[in-house]
Amino acid sequence: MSDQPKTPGTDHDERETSYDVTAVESKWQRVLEELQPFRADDEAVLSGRKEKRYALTMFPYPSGDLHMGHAEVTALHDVIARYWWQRGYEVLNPMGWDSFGLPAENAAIRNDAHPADYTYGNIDTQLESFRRYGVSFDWSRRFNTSDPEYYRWTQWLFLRLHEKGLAYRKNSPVNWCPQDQTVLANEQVVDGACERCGAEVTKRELTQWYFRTTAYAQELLDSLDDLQPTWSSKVVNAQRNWIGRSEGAHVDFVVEGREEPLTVYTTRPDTLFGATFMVVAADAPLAAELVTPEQQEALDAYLVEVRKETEIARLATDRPKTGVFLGVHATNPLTGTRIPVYAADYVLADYGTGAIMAVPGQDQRDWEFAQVFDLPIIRTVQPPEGFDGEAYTGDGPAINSANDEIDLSGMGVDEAKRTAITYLEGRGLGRGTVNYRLRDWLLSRQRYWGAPIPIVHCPEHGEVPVPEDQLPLLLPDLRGADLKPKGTSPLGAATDWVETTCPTCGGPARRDTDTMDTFVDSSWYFLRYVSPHDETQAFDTRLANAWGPIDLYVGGDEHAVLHLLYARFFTKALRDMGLVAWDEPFSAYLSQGKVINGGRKMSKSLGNGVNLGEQLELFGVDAVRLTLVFASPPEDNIDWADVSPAGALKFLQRAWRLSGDVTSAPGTDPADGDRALRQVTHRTVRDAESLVESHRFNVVVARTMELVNATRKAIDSGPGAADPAVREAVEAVAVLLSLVAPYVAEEMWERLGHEPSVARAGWPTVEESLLVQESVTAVVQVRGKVRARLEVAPDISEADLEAAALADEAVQRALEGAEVRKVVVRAPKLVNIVV
RNA sequence: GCCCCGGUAUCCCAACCGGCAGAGGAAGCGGUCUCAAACACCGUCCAGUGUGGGUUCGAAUCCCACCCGGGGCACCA
Repeated sequence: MSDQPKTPGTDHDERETSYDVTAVESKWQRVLEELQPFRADDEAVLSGRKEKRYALTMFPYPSGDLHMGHAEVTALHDVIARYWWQRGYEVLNPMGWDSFGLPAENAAIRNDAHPADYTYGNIDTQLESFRRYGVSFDWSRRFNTSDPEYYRWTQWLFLRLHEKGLAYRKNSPVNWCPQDQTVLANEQVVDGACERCGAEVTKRELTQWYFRTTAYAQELLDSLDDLQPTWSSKVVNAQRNWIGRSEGAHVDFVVEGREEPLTVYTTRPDTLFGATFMVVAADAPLAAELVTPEQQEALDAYLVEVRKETEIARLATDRPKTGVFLGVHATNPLTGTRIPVYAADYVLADYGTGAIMAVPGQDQRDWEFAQVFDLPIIRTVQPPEGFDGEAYTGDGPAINSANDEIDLSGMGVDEAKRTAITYLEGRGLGRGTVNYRLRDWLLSRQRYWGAPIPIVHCPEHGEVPVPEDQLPLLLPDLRGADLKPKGTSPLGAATDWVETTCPTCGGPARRDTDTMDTFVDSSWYFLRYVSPHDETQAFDTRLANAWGPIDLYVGGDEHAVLHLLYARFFTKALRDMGLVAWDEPFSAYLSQGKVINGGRKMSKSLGNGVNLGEQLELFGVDAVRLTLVFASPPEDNIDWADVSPAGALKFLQRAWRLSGDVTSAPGTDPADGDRALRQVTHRTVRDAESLVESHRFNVVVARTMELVNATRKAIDSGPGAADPAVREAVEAVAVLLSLVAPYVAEEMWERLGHEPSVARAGWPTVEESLLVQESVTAVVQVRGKVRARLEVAPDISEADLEAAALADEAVQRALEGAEVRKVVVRAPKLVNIVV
């Protein structure tokens, strides 16, 4: 390592010039564990004695030790939590572990062990690292989602959702990860690949458990408007796109030889006159229902082809269109034309109705299909002059769109849509409707290390909930090879566990062998923190309402549509059951950037990883935390190659040195201190308030550095170390640093003659009188160029300022021979003379 | 293709409602200290704000178009 070592060199000076980072860290870690300054007091909040703040950062999955990413998110998050304590709030700042999940299971298979061994071993390691890292967590509230005391309540909540019809089973084509041998939720498929392991996802037809997230689609979308100002725009945008609301219509088509109509969803009811054929999703039950015996064989052959496709191949839009005629015809309700019905894989089974009306004139996909199958194309929107594309999807006047009853000719797309819907509704042929891209959340998994689904399948009574007094439904004790993925749940092999009796009739029955997606665990953990040891309920509603919602949630945007959406869904569902009073779990959300190195994501293969433990050894906790907070705005990525932990440590040493220079006694009244320094101190403290609240933590650090520089100057070449203003300034520095660099801040506080802990010392009181300036610099511009600077009173009138500006010698010179056309005065800062 | 966010000195970043482009840091350079170095301290160099247009007395900031980077959605009818 070529970096500067943190231990000081030989000291020739008698005065200490640097502190021993390691000694300070271990000393204060010990003292603070004794003091417990960050215990959240329920009573203070319930009684209304203190105002609450709930600060939360995403709890980690216990894989190995903490890394730079954890270090960043907790450092940022801790600035806010510690600030709230200093401002006098009662702060709930809990931490725990999201400890169910596949890595532990895979490790168990490799090592012929139990997933719990890996999981709980890593939790111990991470806990130790967190403690050293000095985050203001209230450790008395910690829990792990894999603890039976926790997953008991995950199961209980599942049963509540089941009771309300929000958890249900259905047979449907689902995403299948061949690597992990389990199904995946839509949210866990990224570009056709498994979000966890990267394997190409395929489709399987399976009966699986779902949460009815779509029941809340509109509310999940609407509430985003309220969250917009306090959530990172990236995440709001991502969720909007994910929910994917679209407005359109359901249109019923009569199919020859069939009772029920074939209903399609379309966003372009205005183009119905141009519908020249129909397509149903090949893998939807609808295709099998419609197909004629003559075409059955063709459909089956096509399906074999389709099922072979991976999602990645299917998603390629430049692939030629394929499909098969189903042998049936429908009637276009507006034109009366007989149109053929096809099955194809470009129509999705689980979006809309799984069937479309194809309008090749106005839809590029339909155009391509029509070309392949030689089907008629009718334009119903006039493309603009010079349009040389194929399908025209833009706005324009309707053409070819009239029958005896309705005439859309000449209308723009919007008007034509409205008119068409009104007509269809009037004739009972269709109705306006809203559709969402959001699907229900597939929550069952064919793996071991998760919460078992508390359902018994009885031949007599179907799905029977496990009675509440039998919760938790513990996992059977499986390990090593028992856990090898084989496409069905490992729980199925635990015969003693699976074979049970029906809670309703007592007859023989089988347990559900799937476990829940680990995102279920994390969809309500923030509620458990309010009463983590409650053995009688999932969480105490009174406490949840007192502490919640979370005032600031900090995390990575890799969870923008997964965890954050699921947690929002849970909250709304629990609200409707009367279990919480809030509509949204996270009032504000800050998404922190990533720590990268040399312009690239850290990775083993690139060999550019930065090891957190090593950095802490080299520079200490405070300097690493300061580096991460100071490097950039929280939402930006931090390139470790661009930052200087050595520089951060240098600054901390400078700050610390100030605390040894102060010679005035603790409690000295600063009133008679040097006014200039006092002004800097008070202005810095005041500005820091709004900067912290708007999450501009990097600027807070910069302003603290400024204050340190000003104080240094005051000591060395100003009023001197004995001036009370110096003590006031250094104490402010200690408090400001307590948000970012807790250990050195404590050390400074002690050297200043105070009792620990500086973390609970309280925010300095700002004297308003010190914020007003005696004089300000007014700039005089002539034609936009600065020609003079005037020292004026802050409350100078516009007329006086203008007069003073015009009287100025340099201004006079600049105006020589020119005619003043206009004078813009913005007292007290600026005069602009236009010539 | 549609939708969000960003582009300021060599680098990371500040700049409130449109009002002096620079707060802070890193790197560089020069110096003080030192036998020398490291540390520390002092000083100093460095951009007209991605490009083009517009609005305005005045634009990094507002508007339009484009370029580049990051992210979301995407055969979603």
